[in-house]
Amino acid sequence: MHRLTSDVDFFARSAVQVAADLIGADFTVSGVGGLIVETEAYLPDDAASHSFSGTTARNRAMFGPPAHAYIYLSYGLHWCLNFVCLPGSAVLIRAIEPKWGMDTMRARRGVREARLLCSGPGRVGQALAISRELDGLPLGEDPFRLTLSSTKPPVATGIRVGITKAVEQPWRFGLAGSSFVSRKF
DNA sequence: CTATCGATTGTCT
DNA sequence: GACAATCGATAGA
Repeated sequence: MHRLTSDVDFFARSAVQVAADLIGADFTVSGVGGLIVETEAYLPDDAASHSFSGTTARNRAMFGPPAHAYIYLSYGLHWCLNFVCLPGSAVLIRAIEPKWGMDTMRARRGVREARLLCSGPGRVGQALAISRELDGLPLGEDPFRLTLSSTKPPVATGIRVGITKAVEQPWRFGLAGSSFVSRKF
């Protein structure tokens, strides 16, 4: 198995495969973060994907090189983080089990309970201070740090959350039994 | 516990 | 001008 997930080889694959393999990885932004426990895959020919209708100013990073960040503003107020895979595909980071910099997360989020810090893509964005400035940056360099799990964790699968098109695709993945996911599987 | 609704603004038609 | 890969508050069972 790979050691560093920032390797282009790891991300230059199907976003579905990458999304499953990211479960259990340790991810931080400027030292704040934890274990990735929930992801979703978005593909080029996927009606629910931002890349479905080709390149635009917003989704530019999705068509750039693999192993870079794609960041967008959701509903006018939530910054969401993706990892770019093959061109036009990406993995949305939906939930993290907080591990590093939890007091910083609490201050940013305005809540104390650990399970409310990063259980949802908007919450992850706020807890890790994700913003437009990080859009398109390489995952292998500061402020990002990503380390894959050395063991293979039990992965749960389900349909994606919060979309209105291609709703039946089973491209949501989670750490089985985790209480830090955004919703039960 | 579930259901509903308002917030808020970038993006695309 | 419509809509969105969400969240938090609130009301009710």
